[in-house]
Amino acid sequence: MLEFAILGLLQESPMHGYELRKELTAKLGAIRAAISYGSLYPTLRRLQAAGWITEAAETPATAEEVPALTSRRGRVVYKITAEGKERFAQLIAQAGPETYDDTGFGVHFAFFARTDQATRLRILEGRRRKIEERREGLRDVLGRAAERLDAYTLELQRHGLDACEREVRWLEELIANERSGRAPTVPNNIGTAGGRREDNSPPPPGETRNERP
Amino acid sequence: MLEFAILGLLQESPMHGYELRKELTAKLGAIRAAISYGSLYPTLRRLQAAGWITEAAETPATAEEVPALTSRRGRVVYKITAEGKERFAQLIAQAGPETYDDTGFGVHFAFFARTDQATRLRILEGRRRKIEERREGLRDVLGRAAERLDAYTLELQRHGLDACEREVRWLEELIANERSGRAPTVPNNIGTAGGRREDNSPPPPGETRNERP
DNA sequence: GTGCGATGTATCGGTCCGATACATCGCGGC
DNA sequence: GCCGCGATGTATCGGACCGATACATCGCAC
Repeated sequence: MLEFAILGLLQESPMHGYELRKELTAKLGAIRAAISYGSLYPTLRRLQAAGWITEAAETPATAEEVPALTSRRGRVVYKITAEGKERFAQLIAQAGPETYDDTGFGVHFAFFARTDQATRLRILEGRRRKIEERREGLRDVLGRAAERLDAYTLELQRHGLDACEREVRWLEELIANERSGRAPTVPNNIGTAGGRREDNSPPPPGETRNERP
Repeated sequence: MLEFAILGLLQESPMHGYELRKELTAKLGAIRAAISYGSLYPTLRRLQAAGWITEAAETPATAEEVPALTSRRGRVVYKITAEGKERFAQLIAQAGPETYDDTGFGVHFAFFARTDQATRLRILEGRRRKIEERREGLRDVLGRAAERLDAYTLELQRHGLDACEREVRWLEELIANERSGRAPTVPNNIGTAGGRREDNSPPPPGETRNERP
């Protein structure tokens, strides 16, 4: 997962570790908290050993004379190699079942802009399948095992079920959009930089949690 | 986390590994997929070494003569010890920041029936705080960095933001209910099927064995 | 009588996290 | 002038948990 994300990000521009983490955090903020250095640095080393990334000389700007009295400290900048790009493409093409869990799906989705449409569709449908299964599992528990569980546990399941139903609907929309060849929804004016904020996403109709079909 | 969940479950009744996994999966289905045996068995061993659980003799029913021509195979049943119960109570009392991430919160919430009200409130508020921070982060990205990100990444953030807002609202409700001394909402009739325990009334404060420092 | 799915215990390699350590830079306050 | 302090930056270590895999038994259907 981390490997995939790093290869994806480095295709946009070379970066050093700290920067990479920040970009990663920004890009995947909706999925996971923040990449730990404890996984980032070892992974970078691994990717370098595999020849998928290389160290790029720290650009000394153009006219920076100061020749390094103090050796110009750390700052290791990495850039992706041709093999690295191949590897990334290969990881996308493989995109199988392991891609459908929460983290795996999120990370792949974040790089959909670099993914061909057929694969996008395949991933979206695989994810939907998986969430539908989770949803059925939760319905079963809520239906059959309800009397065995305490009120808090039930409430947790109910909330989870709600999230599943919502995600399925979201995926349906995305799938429909893919099929019709349009870009991802974004029905609002994101990116126009002006002053949206807050008023997008009117509370969807109903708002009552728990309308079971 | 696993340690906590196991100690919690074994307080309901002794179980063997396989059973434990099934119960765990049912109880935490909304949070995580399924506990792997690769973590379950080692953890059981660890808990046993610490003296928090012990092997209980496989109950040979009452009149089961068949004395074991075939040695009556595996099936190791574990039960919690007094020290284990203490440990569980201690883990609840500690409930700090690490309790507020997705998994940690979910697992603790699943055992709220064994948690005193003050701690429940503390955990719910800590979680809300954390989600609010994540929400602000997402709003920032959607507001400030929007033009740097592609439409798919933005859509992902939007969906994540939506989920955050929804969870905050959910937590608000739960907090309000806690403060008013009522049980978790469940305002609906999910799965009632046979109508269990009408209106699952207010938990008299003494519902759980459980004291905090 | 044989295959097969559920039950059941167990290990191994690998990924990732959280805590920790340490060093430099720019800046504002005293 | 210099002192602290927060942001920048690299790095390691132990531990938690996963996914694949192995293997053995039971009951049942074909």
